Amino acid sequence: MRPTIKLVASEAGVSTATVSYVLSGRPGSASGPGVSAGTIERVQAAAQKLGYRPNQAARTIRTGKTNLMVLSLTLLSDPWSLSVSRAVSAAAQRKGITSMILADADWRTALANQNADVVFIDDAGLDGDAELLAEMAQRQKLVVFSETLEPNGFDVIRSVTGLTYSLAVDHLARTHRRIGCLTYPRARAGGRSVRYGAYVDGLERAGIAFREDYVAEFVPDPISAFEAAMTLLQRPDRPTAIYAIADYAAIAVVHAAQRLQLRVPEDVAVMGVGNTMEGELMTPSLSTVGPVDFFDRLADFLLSRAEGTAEAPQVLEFPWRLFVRDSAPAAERDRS
Amino acid sequence: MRPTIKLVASEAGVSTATVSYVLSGRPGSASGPGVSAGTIERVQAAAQKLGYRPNQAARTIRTGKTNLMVLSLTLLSDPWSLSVSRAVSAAAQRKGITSMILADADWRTALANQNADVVFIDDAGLDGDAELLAEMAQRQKLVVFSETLEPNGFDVIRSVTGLTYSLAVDHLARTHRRIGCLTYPRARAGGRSVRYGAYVDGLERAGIAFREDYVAEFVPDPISAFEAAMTLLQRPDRPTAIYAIADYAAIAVVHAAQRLQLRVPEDVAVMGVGNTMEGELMTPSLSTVGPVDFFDRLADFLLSRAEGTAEAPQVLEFPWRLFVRDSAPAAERDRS
DNA sequence: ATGAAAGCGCTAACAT
DNA sequence: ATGTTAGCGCTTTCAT
Repeated sequence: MRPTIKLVASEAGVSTATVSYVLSGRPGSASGPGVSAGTIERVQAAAQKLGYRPNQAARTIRTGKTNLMVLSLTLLSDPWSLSVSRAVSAAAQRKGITSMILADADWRTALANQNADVVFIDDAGLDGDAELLAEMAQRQKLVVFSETLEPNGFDVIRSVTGLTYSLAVDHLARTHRRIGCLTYPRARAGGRSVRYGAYVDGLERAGIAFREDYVAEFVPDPISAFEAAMTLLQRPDRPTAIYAIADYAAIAVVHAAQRLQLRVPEDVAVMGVGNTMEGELMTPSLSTVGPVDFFDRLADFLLSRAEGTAEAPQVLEFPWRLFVRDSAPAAERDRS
Repeated sequence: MRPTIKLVASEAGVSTATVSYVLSGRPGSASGPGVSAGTIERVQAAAQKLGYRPNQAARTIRTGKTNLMVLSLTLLSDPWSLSVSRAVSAAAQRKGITSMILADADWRTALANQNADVVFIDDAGLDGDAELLAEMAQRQKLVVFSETLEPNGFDVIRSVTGLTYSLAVDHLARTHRRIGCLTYPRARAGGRSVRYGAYVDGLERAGIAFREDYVAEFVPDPISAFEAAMTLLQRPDRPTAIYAIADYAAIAVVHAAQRLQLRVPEDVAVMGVGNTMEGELMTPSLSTVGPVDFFDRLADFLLSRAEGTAEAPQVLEFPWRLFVRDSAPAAERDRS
């Protein structure tokens, strides 16, 4: 049997209340002198001796706090997910909160039974999700990454809508006419995605005719992205530039180009979306569009929700900008 | 306020006990006829109407069951981790158990406060871990992946010791003399790792002199592995074959070779360790050594621990074998 | 077949 | 400064 607060109390010769105060670091009374130093020491010694560990479930039932933060990340192999996880778990640990990843495409089922102080969901696009999320938000703080949903008891995180994604395609269109696109299947419920839309709009703005055969689709998976890139690059009149709707897919494009002995950016320029660290570190470094400081700000926001009192749900928008790096450098005329 | 069992009971006009029986699917009495169909229906209707969700913390405090399985995975970007996660979370969901990933290098701190029915730890090599794990095992089932630890209240999973890793180096030594190695830093607490040891032993068996400059070290990270591979492959007398101590590192070697316009396996043969799906799917497909059916068997074992009664801790050994694929094909003389 | 009630470990309001 | 105690939501034993 695991030692309880009661056992610690009798070992230290004090009451359970005192033990609770000492072990949770709260003052014994609101305005008094608190627990005396000697008592604190005795309690800690007793707890140490018995190997006492607080029962988190019992705490939760009393306080309503779980000290748990859940990140529902659908595509774990995406560097974006890793960056989220890294930033959040580091920040959470500093506050004594544990963060765990739910890596299940079916978070709808899994989250029905688990409770956390705050849960972050990175992929809530499907029909009916809005309703489900609103219900979930009544039980726990909920932060959703979505380009389409509006706050409804839960917060929404998104990039600034408008021309931000288009920066990538605009950048390529300065020096290229044959621009391909790697995207998720376009026939999705909920209409055309913003990221794919940026491609179509960007071509139009640049006066470039849309070519169906320059669009390759992939399922959310690096290997699938790689294969799509191979298809695109093996065309006789292959594109001289490729826009991929996520950094990890753009990275796959670079790998595919290298496999085919194509030089990046000389033979094919590549742009991603997301501004992940992996893209920044690779060679050639990946040109991309993305938010500034996204991951750290996300982490801070999640923590403020985990700790904070009830606040009105909000939309947290991230300004994006263009990161010009080696995989798609600036045009000569831009540099001068 | 979230609806409780009490509210459901009064809504349905029954006692809380009855609601509990219905909602948890247990029979009302050990040998009686159980709850009547009509009552079941009324209770379910009431629960549905109120949007009742069981409070997991309250359940846990009574039953000691969390319905939670925690996977502590240190290197999330390793395909091995993804495979573990995929297999386990699918299997767990079938049993109504949630599995979550703890992606924190410091699991020692994080797990002190969280409780789960079973926790899997993929990286318990450091000094003092043995003691810590033994203590943790008193609170919850613990399954540890380790090549060196022995069961002590917790289960240990490992590959069959002996010549299994060596198969990789032996395979390369059939056709190569200049064999390089990509390994984690060798000067680790706890002595030489088995995987690196396989390299040294393999060379010796093949009568090949060890060359310090053919060993490149990397920290557990794909990018670091990539850089280490670049170093090795840019040597004037570069190795003609490389053994990497993990599949993801071997994959990085292949990428590095392609970057340097080297053909795999003609210019450099590559072998990994782990037999992950990513290695199997890539082009050229990765030759590797690894366990058969590892991930599914691991998932089953974890679940049996999560549900099962107390059983003596054991060592679960996995037989490994050689998977000869394209990145290091069989020698001509072997094929005949 | 159903209900009453004890109690899991802990916190927090209140009493001393 | 410390102790007493109610009660969080649920399961489970024991009555009826």
